[in-house]
Amino acid sequence: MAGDTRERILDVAERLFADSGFASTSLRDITAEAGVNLAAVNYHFGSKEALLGAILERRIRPMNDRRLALLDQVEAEAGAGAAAVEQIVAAFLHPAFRQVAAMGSHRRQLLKLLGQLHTQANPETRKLFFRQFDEVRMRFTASFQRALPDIDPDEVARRMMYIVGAMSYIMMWGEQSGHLPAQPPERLQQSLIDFASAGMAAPETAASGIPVIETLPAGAAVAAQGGPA
Amino acid sequence: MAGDTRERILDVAERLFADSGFASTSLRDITAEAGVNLAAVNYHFGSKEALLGAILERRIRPMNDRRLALLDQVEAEAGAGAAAVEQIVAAFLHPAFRQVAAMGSHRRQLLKLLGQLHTQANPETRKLFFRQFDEVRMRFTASFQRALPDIDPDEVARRMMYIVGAMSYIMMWGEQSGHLPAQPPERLQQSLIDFASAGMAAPETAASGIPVIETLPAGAAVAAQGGPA
DNA sequence: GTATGATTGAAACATACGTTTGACTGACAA
DNA sequence: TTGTCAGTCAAACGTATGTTTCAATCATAC
Repeated sequence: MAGDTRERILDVAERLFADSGFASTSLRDITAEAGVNLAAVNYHFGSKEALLGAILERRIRPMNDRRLALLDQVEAEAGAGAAAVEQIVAAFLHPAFRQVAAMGSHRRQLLKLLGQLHTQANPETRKLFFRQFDEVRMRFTASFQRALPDIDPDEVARRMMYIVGAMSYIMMWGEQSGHLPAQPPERLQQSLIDFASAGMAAPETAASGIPVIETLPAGAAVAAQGGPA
Repeated sequence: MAGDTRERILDVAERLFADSGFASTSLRDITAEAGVNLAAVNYHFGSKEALLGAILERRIRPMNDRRLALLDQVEAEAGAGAAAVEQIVAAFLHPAFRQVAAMGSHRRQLLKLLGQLHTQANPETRKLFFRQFDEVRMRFTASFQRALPDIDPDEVARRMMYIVGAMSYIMMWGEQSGHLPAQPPERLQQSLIDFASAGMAAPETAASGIPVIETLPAGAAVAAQGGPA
């Protein structure tokens, strides 16, 4: 089993990191479950942190490359005009759903790992992958901007983040929440495309357009709180 | 300094847990920065895990209580009819923005902590707080359902999750992303209300309504990937 | 068959961790 | 003054961690 050890470590570590967190998963957990020697991790990857980097690299780069390729395709089909918002959204979301679907029973792991990047990985590992995502973000933001020339560029960038957040959340916790029936990926994807497209194309409200409830009457607020503020 | 030690631990631990993760933050980090003795944590809270529980309790319960109170108010104002989608969304989002704003420079901490709940806290701590959020989720889902009787109930529940995801993501990473200008909280809140309301009220697309790009031509896909799939 | 380089194995290393202990302090009541 | 008790403190406990070491093993080329 030549390259076998390396891949077994990657597979097991991906699952354990996602389920229990990077810091909470020990190399002994990983190597025991993978049936390899403890020293194999440092031999093949150099360090625990580098192992995390290898896991992310293996999953994220193909997904982001696919996103860019799909966006190219959508824009090419649109020709001189702007692509439809739904198509741009779909180009962004589809590779993620495809990735998740391809991981079978390990579905949520990739995005759970991504979520942990922010708090667990050290700055170098973090920057490596955010720089990779930056290209995706910029290309898609520009494409949305062409489709929605009336919306403020910063607002478009913000809405892009909302979409990322909605996608991450549903992929991470949608299944195990218990109060939502399991959906075939295609259905969930269409649902998110509907939501994200409508949100992205929503008319901008001026700063004080819709009245936002600012505070409750003091009495009601205190009574409702039931604890120290 | 009687109750002072306890609160200093809570404040410092909240920040360090949020910044570095629960597992990666040691009690020695916390007590050193708080200027208290190492044993004080176990004396006042019992364990590290219980300290996390105390931190979450202090922040989340008031926020959720406020959400429910605001929803009561919105529904009361709507009388017999359904409340406006924007108002329900605002009732959900405002307490979170208020909480974040109230935390001053520590803004993102609360939600970073919440994100970690899923992977870091042990099952008991986790369940404790998800049960607390369940009441909020159910009440808001029901209210949205009344305002949008044509949308499938499961779809409403899903869209509720999208909103939670978008909110969490922008609050966690919106500021430090670097490519978005800092916004006053009111502006950001209005932006998210616009997005979330439009998404929640979006017309449902039948399973195969909008053509979703399924796969690239094989050659293009492989070429674009640049690595092992 | 034997030398070579890559890989695996068991054990040990130093360190960091959460928790516990037991002495000590200071305020307050009897 | 003495007793009490919540709170603080320095030190230690046992354990788990990531990493390193070095001998053993394996496949392969000569």
